[in-house]
Amino acid sequence: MRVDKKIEQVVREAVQTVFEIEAPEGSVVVETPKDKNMGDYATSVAMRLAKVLHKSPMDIANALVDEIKKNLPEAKDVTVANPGFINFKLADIVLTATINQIIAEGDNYGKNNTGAGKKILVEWVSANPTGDLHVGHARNAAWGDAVCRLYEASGYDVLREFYVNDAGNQIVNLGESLVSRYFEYFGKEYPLPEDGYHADDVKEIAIEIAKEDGDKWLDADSSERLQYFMDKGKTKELEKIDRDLKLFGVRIDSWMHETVFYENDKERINACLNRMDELGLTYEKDGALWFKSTDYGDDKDRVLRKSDGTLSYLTPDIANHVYKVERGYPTLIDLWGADHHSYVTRMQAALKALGYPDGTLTVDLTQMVRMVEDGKEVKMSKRTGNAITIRELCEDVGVDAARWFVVSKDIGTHMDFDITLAKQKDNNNPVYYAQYAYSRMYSILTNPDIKPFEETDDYSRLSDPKELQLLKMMSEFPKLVGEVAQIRKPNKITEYIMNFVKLFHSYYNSSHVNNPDDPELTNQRLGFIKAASITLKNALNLVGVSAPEKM
RNA sequence: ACGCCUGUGGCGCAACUGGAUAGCGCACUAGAUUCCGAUUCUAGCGGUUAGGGGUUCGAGUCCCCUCAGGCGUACCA
Repeated sequence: MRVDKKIEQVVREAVQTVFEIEAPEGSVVVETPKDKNMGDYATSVAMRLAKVLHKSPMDIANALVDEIKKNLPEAKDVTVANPGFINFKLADIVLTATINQIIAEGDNYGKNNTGAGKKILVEWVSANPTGDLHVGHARNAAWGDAVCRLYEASGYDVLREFYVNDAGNQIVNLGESLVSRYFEYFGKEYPLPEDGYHADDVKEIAIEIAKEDGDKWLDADSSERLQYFMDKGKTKELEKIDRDLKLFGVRIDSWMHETVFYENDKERINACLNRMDELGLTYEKDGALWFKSTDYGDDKDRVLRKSDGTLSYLTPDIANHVYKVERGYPTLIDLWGADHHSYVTRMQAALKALGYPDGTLTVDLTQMVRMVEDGKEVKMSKRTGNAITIRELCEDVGVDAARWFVVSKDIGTHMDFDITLAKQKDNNNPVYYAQYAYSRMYSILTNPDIKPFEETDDYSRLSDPKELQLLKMMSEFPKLVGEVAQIRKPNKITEYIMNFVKLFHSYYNSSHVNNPDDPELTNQRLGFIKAASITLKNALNLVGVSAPEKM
């Protein structure tokens, strides 16, 4: 059993025994103090019970401490501190015991059951299939993927979904743009639409079509031609998105096409509209159908069906979200660009209006990324003159650095991506610093001059304060993963890694693992290094960064 | 004009989601070390958490007002 859980249980029982009350929900909080001198763990339960028990926190803490001590052999020391904290200092053996546990669990170390099998659907990236993914998408993609990894490691049943907006005007524009470029290829003129796509990748697709099909579309029926170019363009753009996400290490399980909701005579959409109509949520005005979203917190009502009879973007997306729940996912997470933030309220209003409980849909917004090189903002790719793509970013700074950088800063804040730093191959670059720690561990474990690690149950020789501190961090890793999953903040993982490797590098320089005169200590330290390397590798994996054996 | 997000030492970020003396890296100053893989360690400097008020045992964190920056306010998607 995890030590923090054990402490929580013992404290809860002590409250029961000493005060003969059930500790209220949320009152027994076990945390790790900021100041290491306070102890390894602490609980603020005495302060939280002060009101209920009509006693001072110090009195409560003092009354509990003996009972806790009696039932907690894992603690070397249990003390009370102002204004009523109960602090726990763990016995070294508790820490060293985690070594074999980590080695036994291997790649699974860090997994926990916080999610308890709860089904959760994460929709992210969801870029329009009209062009290449750029750096803004990279932030969204890496963050969402890391969130999914955290959920998966914490026992949630996750579906990773990409919503493909393939039914709107932008696809018509894509088709028209392709037709225009196709004509251009054969030396003929066809107007590029005003909102058309000018980027080179669209041109390349047009050339591909020209090479595959020849000039047969020049004289074809225009609506048939447009449909063909729309389909072809969409497919090829999606193939590129898929390819780039794979390059970036991002896995998508489910590609949900907007057009699906238009199938079978808009069966799903109409079902939604009927439900909304029956609930009295809609009205007709100026020839359009409106959703009374103002009744649910929106600042204006929203159009569902435009006066020309076509649907607004919102309508199939409501059906999309309803369909997610109907597929058995009661909890939905969306990760959108900050430019969509006004859309959050209306989507939540729609779900609320349809009777889904609050909290069904959580939307996180990803703020903007500015690319900075040599202290100056880089707006455009030097090679293409267009927005910098994920692919270029990966080629330029590498997948690991790209992912690390975008995940290490909270998604809700504006970020500057320091290209210069990301490219550096020295300790100023946090990715390099972290990966280098893993390489060092690997190099120790495979050093031919050191006798390979032999399994043991005895780690009593490990007493270096840095070793014990590292062990404590290692033992807390599964708890951290579970907590971070719930708040969806993978930047906490990169932070953990940084603190961990900083301590490791320091340890490496102060304490030699290899002591030829002391094979017992050497072997115990090898076990420790092995467990440390497993923890570090698993932590890096959670944010999609590799753990290289050699650099 | 309104709405949402952000504001923490010179710079980049934390603060366990309301807990203890607001931490860490870079930079800067002084000293030590140079040994498994590119050094690392110790100490110091630096803060009225944008400003003001409130809530309570306790606020960087929650509420209100002001200021600054970003984004948004379509019968576009």
